[in-house]
Amino acid sequence: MADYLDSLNEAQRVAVENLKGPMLVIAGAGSGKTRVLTYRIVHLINNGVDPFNILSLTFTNKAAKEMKNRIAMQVGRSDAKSLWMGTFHSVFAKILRSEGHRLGFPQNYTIYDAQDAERVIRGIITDMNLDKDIYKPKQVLNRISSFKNSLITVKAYYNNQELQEADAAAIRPRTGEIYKEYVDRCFRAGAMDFDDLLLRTNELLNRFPEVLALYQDRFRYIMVDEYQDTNHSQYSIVKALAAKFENICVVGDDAQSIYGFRGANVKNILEFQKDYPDMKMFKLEQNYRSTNNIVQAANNVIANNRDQLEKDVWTSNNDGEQIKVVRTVTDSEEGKYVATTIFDTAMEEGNNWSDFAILYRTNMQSRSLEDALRRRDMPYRIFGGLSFYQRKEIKDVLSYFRLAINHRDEEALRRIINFPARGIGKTTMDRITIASRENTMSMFEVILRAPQMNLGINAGTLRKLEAFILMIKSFKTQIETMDAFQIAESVVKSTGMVKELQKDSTPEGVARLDNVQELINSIKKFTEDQAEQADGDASLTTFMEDVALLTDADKDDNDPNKVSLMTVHTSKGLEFPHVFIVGMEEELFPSGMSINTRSELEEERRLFYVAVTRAETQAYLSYTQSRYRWGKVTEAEPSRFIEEIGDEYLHYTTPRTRQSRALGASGGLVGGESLRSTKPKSGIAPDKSPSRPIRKLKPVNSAVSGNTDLFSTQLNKGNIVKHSQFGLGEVMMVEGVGVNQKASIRFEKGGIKKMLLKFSKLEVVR
DNA sequence: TGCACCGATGTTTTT
DNA sequence: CATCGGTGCA
Repeated sequence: MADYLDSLNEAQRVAVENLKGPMLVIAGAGSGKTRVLTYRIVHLINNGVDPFNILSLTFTNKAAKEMKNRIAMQVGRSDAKSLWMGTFHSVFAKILRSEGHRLGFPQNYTIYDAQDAERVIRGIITDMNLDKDIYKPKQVLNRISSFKNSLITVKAYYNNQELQEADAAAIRPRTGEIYKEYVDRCFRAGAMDFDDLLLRTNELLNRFPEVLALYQDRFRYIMVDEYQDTNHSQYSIVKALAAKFENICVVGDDAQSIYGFRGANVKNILEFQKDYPDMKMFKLEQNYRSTNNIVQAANNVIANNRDQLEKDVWTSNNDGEQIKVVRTVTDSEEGKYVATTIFDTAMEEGNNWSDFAILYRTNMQSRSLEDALRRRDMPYRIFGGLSFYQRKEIKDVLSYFRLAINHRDEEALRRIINFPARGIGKTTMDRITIASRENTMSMFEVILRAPQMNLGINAGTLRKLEAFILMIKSFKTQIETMDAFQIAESVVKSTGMVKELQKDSTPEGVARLDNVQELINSIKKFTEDQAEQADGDASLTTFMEDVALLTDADKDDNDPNKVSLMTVHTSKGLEFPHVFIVGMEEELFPSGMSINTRSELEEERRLFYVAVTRAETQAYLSYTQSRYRWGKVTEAEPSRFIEEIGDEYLHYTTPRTRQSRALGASGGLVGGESLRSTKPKSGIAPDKSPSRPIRKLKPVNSAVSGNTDLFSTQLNKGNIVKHSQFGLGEVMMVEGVGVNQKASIRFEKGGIKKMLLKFSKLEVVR
């Protein structure tokens, strides 16, 4: 029956079987944490716990979805359905939908994203006549965010002399006023920002004991993943909810705490025992993910940190290869190196593109990598970055939806009231804004009553305003009767947005229109998906809620076979056979902003630890001597983290250069005379032939190669071939021509692989 | 009121 | 370099 228990190691099994009471699971990287979480829930259910009483907080919605599916396979779909699983933000956003009215928020409140929030702040600073160079909107917002994450309300702020003095010392004595006005404006707009979703939940649970009791009783078993990355606000919610039954299981790894900058507090995990003196601690220390070299290298790095729990991560996996370290001259060469290496490895070993990940510290670094991948026609996918939903045209469309759902949504209104242009300009908006402030009314309401209010708006403009109001109201009516897709189409057409975009025939303009089309398609897909589900809800409101709380890792792709590009932060929880960590330079990784204090530097180091431990079989580190930054070339030094790994786990190598460019500008590196020239491998490496010196020129695009004929038609369906690694295989299919010719081959070991014939080392047997 | 151009300004990391 | 906001002109 409980066969899943047999699939666990001792440490994992004990943790899974501990069903009651407070417990802390310290889970080293790659130690099967997700398995433990999943099976523990299964085990709870199998032991008679009603899934309805289980709350599981994960780091991404995708993780929740996957876990739910795995649980469903064990306990059945209907039981799995009543589990409550998701990120903190999405779970409590839902609760606030039904309970938020107690705090004065409409049921259809808007969730402001970072951009919206910043615009509100900017507006306040302007209205208060403050100097934007002193009160930088982003900084002010960060400050307010940190207040909220520490549960410091406006009132608490004014009761706290220290905070006020700190702001005064930073020449921003009016921070409190801005904070207050910001909270007021959000409230008037019926909007919450990300931090509010947690702060307001706290408020809800504190002020309304009956609500607290209700959810305490409902969530009798609580599990929190990535507990090391919870902030005080989240901690406080969990603590309140668990207070009655104390069946709380938190899982995490202090060595992987990487969100200190947004208020995460490692102390939550380090001091769990203080809150629950009779808690049980479980340690998962065996790593199943990575080679021994990778595990040891990571251990070496993290040993440089002072603040950490005692832990010994080990593995019984093979040593594997050393971590490859590569220096290039420029960032574009770094990109080229990475692309080339991925390409060659994929072709030689028959990997999927999705076996490769490229990790970087900052989003801007994706550029040179994208260029290099695109040039070789390699499929890739970027996680995060400027997300699709942040693009201007998409936000514009979404703003119409938002305003239709919640008329009070001020940021949405500001965005679209004059887009497409309908003759409502700055003067009018200023008048409306002032009236809204003076009468504590939403802007929408002011516009509604404008004819009676004597705002000095002329008759023509009044008519335009009225037309606008009518349009939004008609959308509202449609929302009640139509599904998301129908309204979306109707909105995009009747607002004239499509026409507006069609006017622009530049490539960017066309791309924008495509994006809108893609948005509509995704809404269509959403509608269809919901229709398939028995309890589906295809309303626009539901769609919008999903969109607002999407995490970077959430979006799925119809073609998953792509190289993954993402920041190290986004990579948390993921794993890949081959991982490239690029930009290993001082001031970049570790970030220049974080090298001044010990605690910040330690967070950078943990971040690097996370990066390295994503790799299953091979990790690569690369750095360049110069890099484009702000349109200027800057010199760079190798990251201190490389040294911290220790030479025994490293293999310094030089990029396989292709023929240097016509100008021969590639500095002194060609030929591989780097300062630390390639070191001999220490004897342990179990590798047969050290990295094959394949020097064949790779075609940059298919137009180049002159020896096309050499490679075509040598292989036919039905041929039996031999591969150095996979052994004998049968050719299933041949496609493409010339250098692009590929074959699908079913090998006796390794299954079916698709490989480019040009690069695969195949011997035709018959 | 609307549009076009110009200059300043900024890059950690994200729900 | 790329975006954004502000300014100045029609």
